[in-house]
Amino acid sequence: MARWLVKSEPDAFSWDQQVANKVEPWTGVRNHQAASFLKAMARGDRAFFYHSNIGKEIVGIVEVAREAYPDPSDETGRWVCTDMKALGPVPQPVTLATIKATPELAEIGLIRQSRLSVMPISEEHWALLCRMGGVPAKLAK
DNA sequence: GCCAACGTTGGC
DNA sequence: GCCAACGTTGGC
Repeated sequence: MARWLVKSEPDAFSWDQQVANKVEPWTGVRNHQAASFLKAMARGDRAFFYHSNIGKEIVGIVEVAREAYPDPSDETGRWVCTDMKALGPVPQPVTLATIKATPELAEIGLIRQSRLSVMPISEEHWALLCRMGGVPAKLAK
């Protein structure tokens, strides 16, 4: 199972909304690199839900509920989206500042490519971030 | 509000 | 095909 991180500006779509809606299409990705990662997602893969701009922290965990399909918000029909299902919150949100201050996370995509909105997370980084966030074992697996 | 990073557009 | 101009993202 692959691990991912997806970004959303809470002004546009927040973790609270994700939780309220349970399953939500992850639309609006208009970057080829991010789109290729969306296409690589498999049903059941888990991802960190990161708040960009406001908060700048990992706040929740979602699961891929439906693999890539044409993004209904895209008139050209060229971009894809996935469906994401809320699994649960990260009890102690992990901030960007904390991630930057953690040497083991220096190579994480969040820091190396700050503008990328969908990115893979290694198994090691996933486990470490789950520990840092106090994520229950059941959700971290 | 500013700026760095980086993608896109359009002139040549 | 190169590159300047410009727009967007996202951190500070």
